[in-house]
Amino acid sequence: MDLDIEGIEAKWIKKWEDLGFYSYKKTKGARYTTDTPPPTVSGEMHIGHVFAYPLQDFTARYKRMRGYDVYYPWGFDDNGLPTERLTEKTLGVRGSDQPLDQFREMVRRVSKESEDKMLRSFKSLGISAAFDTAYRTVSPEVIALSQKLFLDLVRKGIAYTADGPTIWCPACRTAIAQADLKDMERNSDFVTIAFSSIKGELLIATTRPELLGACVALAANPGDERYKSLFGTQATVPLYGNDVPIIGDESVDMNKGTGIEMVCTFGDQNDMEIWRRKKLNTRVIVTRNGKISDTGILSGLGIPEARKAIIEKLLETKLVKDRTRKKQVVNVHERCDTPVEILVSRQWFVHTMDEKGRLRELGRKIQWFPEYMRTRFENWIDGMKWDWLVSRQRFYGVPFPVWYCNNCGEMILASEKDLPLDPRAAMDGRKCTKCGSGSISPDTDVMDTWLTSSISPCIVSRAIGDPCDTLSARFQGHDIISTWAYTSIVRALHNSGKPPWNQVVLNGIVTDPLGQKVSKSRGNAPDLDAIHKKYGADALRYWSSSTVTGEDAAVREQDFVRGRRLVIKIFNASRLVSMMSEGVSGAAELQNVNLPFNRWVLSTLGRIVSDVTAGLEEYSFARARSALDNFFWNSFCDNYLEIAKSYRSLALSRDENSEVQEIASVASYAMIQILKLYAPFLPFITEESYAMIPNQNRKDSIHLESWPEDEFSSRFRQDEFEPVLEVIDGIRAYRSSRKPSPGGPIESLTIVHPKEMRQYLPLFSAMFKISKINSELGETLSLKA
RNA sequence: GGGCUCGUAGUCUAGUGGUUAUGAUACCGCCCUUACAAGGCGGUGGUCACCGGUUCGAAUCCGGUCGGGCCCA
Repeated sequence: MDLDIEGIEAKWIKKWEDLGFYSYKKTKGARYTTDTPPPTVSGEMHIGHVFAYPLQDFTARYKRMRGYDVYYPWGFDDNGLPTERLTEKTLGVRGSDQPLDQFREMVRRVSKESEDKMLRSFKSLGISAAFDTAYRTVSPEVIALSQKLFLDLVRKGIAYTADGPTIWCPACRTAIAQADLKDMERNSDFVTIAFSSIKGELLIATTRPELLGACVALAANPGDERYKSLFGTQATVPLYGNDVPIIGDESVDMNKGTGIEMVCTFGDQNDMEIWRRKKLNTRVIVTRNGKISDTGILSGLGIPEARKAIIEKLLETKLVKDRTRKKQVVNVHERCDTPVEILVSRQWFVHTMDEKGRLRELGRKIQWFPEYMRTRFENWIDGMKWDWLVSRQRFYGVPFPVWYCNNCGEMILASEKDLPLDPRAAMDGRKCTKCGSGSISPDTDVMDTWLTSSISPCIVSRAIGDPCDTLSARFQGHDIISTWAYTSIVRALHNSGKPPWNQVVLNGIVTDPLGQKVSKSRGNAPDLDAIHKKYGADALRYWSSSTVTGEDAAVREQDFVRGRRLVIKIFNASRLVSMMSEGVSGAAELQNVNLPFNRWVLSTLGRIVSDVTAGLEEYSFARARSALDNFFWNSFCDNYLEIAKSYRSLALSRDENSEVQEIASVASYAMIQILKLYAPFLPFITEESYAMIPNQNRKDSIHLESWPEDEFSSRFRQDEFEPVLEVIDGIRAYRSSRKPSPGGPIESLTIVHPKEMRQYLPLFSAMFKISKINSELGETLSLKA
């Protein structure tokens, strides 16, 4: 029979909606609360979502069955740069060319459409979040909360503005944070340029000749004998003709290039640090949109063009002494791959550099799964070089609710009752709180999206009227430890001093079979709709549950194949069990269980219940599920059901009604327990099968059932039946080895075994169609014709 | 260069000191046995990356080498 997986999924998604599964009902039970990564509104669900979100759903479904009052929230991140980009792409417009109000309206429309589509996709995966309390990071409530908590930081002196060098993306035309950077390897021209000094030519090697006009010093290592005598003197910058000091600084590597380098404002982080230490002049020639603005030599050129142009000019004047290609790692903006610059601007920061110790401490109060991910968190803290830069020079995002007095310079904070607000739109009648001047200017920046994401524990608590307190767990990818986990911990530190959650569960990223990160731009992203259609949502979830916690997951078709096979197997086993239970009262009380194979299966099942439970408790989904797979497939289907089926025919033919009844009870009880254990992983097929098996205590949904307990592993011994299984395996092997025709009935067989097997001879005979069967006692198992 | 992590049949994977190393997939043989051929049974396939050490005993612990991945310089 063909299984209509699509039909089954549609039916139960509807039913779950009717039963109110997607809304949160606060009960008095023990709480299990999480925040949920609000998917970035990017258009569509992708394979990374299919991998990561089920992990949290397994836990939510499991904890509900354990009786916890689970709040599994939902949200969409439709705030900030990624949404702007989606809108620009979808509508073919540029945000900078549109009137602000109109552009915001476009973004709202595009993101709403995209969210509706994504929501359907997540439901189709069987995600059981409280969609009815879903928040959007651009909603007035979230913006108000974000602004309120930001103003708290300002009042506490934790958020501050400063004028100074910051990391800048020339393509996005905004300042960005250290966490927004990634490394990229590229080949660069390593050019050696001749400067002139009192001792003649000074050779400087650089990968950034276009910054010649920003040169404010030459620096060599203080211990470098070649240059020691020049310290304190001046050198002349070629082409530009200005003089810069020659200084000593420990950070300069004597072995790199010629051992003496030019310090620019700002070639890189190291330049900036020397600049700061030695209090050098500031000469910034890169503009905010990535063009050069110097004394005229390169003015108006973009950075790559400027680099070419200056090399040509230097070649013309014979000032290039050497030129080689060199592999170089540069910092780029992770969203657009543009190499970043360091520019001077006024920005908002949150203090983090002076909180490293307390952040590390807070991280230690959280249980990390897997444990070693905590080390990544600590490495990030140790490597932190900047306070957290939280302002962005973009259009769409949460505004800073502050104004500045043009007269006295005072910063004016919005009052809480007016939130949310855009300071540009709330100017009317506003006066400086210090000098009373009516001449004030709004802050025009928007917040870094992480500034809002970092308070997600508070956002979700607010949705159900809770105070912002420590949640049970956070589920997220290990690739955003240095952003989401880190910034959330920073906020929790400043809010309450308590950890945002007790546990953090990390998942890996999705790769193709070759280990390459899956992404649209690489073209290796699989067609989700096609996979879903072919294998079904349960099979997708099965794949998700197959990976070790924290490890990356490769997309391999064979994992979906296995998932789908399991789904079909579960359905068929349930069908058989329901047929065996027909006409009898089904899962009754299991007070008296006499048949040895029934006692064995119950006892083994009991042990598996403990294994699966232990696995789920430590978020080892793969471990939990594969213990269950082994039991279900090998013990339950291949042995128990085969035995029960054959024995049942014998019992029926002998009119042994109590035995038939016992088999029906045990088989349906065990099958239901198995379905419950699978329910968090495979919500659709377990629901479908559950509805099929006779059960006097059936609930509206298997997902409303309580989690199985081990009731039998100590009541019955599982080893009392194992010798019989050994014989069954033996007969199968024997039959298989018979020549020329392994199949078909066996004429006669004598079983030699240390244990008495006489009582099982009719069973063996029925299972394997053996005409004449005998048994003898002997040292080890052997079979003879 | 530093930190973390991984290296087990063609591929993926279990296994943190104790018989003959787990399972999946692929492959081969047989079987359409009244739940399931999207199934069942049987089989081939591994110097557990390499070298050394600790131990009665090492895939497992320690040190080193080589190779991948991630993060940070």
